[in-house]
Amino acid sequence: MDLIFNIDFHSDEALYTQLCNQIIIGIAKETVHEGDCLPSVRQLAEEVGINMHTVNKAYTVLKQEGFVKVDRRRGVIIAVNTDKLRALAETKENLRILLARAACMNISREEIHALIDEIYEEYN
Amino acid sequence: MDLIFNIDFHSDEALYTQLCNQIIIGIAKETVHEGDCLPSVRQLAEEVGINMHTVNKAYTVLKQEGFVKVDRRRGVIIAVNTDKLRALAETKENLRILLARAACMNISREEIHALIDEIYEEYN
DNA sequence: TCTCTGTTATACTCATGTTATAACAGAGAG
DNA sequence: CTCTCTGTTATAACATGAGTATAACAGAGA
Repeated sequence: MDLIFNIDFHSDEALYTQLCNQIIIGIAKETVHEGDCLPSVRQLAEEVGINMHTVNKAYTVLKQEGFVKVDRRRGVIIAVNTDKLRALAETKENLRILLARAACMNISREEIHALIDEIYEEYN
Repeated sequence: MDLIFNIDFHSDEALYTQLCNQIIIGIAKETVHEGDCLPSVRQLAEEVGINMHTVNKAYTVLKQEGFVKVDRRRGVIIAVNTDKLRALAETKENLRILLARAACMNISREEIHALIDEIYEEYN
C-alpha cells in the first residue's frame, strides 16, 4: 500500500509538520518500509497542492531526525537511524507534559495504559 | 510548596507555552491545588523577567483549556474544569504521533508502559 | 543532450511571539 | 473618597517562522 497524504489547511499545525507526522505514522504502521522511496519534492508538492519548498522542509526535518536519507540516484528513501537512548529520553520528556494534562483531567494511569494498547494495535 | 518557574530563553518552545506546561505539571504533581492563587501577571512577569502580556497570554490559554479561572477578588486561581471525553480524545491523538515516533525507533510497547509508570510515580 | 533528482538563493507576504506604553473597570484597604 | 492592587484591552513596534514564487545549480540516469 502507498502513502496517502491528508493535509488540513485549517489546522494550526504547520503543513510541513503534518507531512512529517503522516510519514512517521506510515513507517510505524508499516505502510512504507525501510528502503522505500518517497515522492520527489515536486511530485508531492503537486499532489497535495502546496509549494515545493514546504515539502523540502519536511524532508529536511525527517533527515535530521533520522527517519530518511537521500540517495542521489533514487531520491529520498526511508532509512530509520536508531539512536534509542536519545529517543527514549525525548519520548519520556514528551510523555511528561502529555500525562500531566491527562492527570489534571482525571484520566487514570489505567486509562492511559489502555490507550497505549489501543494505539499499538493500530500499528500491528 | 510553591511553584518555581524555570524559563529557557533559548528553547524553541514559546515562553507562554513553557509557563502553561509548568503550571499544568504543577497541578499534576500537586505542588499547587484546586483553589490556589497564581502570581499576578505583573508579579510573575517581574519574577521570571518577561513581559506582562506574555504571562497574560499563558493565563488566557490556561483559562480557555479549563485549568484556571479568574476571580475578581483573588486573581487567577486553579480550577480544573474536566471535560473528560474531550480530554481522552485529545490525549489519544497526541499519543498516536508520539508512539509512532517511538515505534520507528524500536521502542517496544512494554518500554512505553514502563515509562508511563515511571512518570506517574513522579505524580504520586 | 534531455530530464529527473535534491539543493540553494533571493524575495515577498502573512501570522505569531514578544515587548512596550498606556489606559480602563472592578475590588479591597486606608 | 483615594490609593493600590487585580485582570483586561488597545495600539504599535519588531523579530521570527511559515508558506509561496521564481530561478538557478550539480549529480545521475536514459
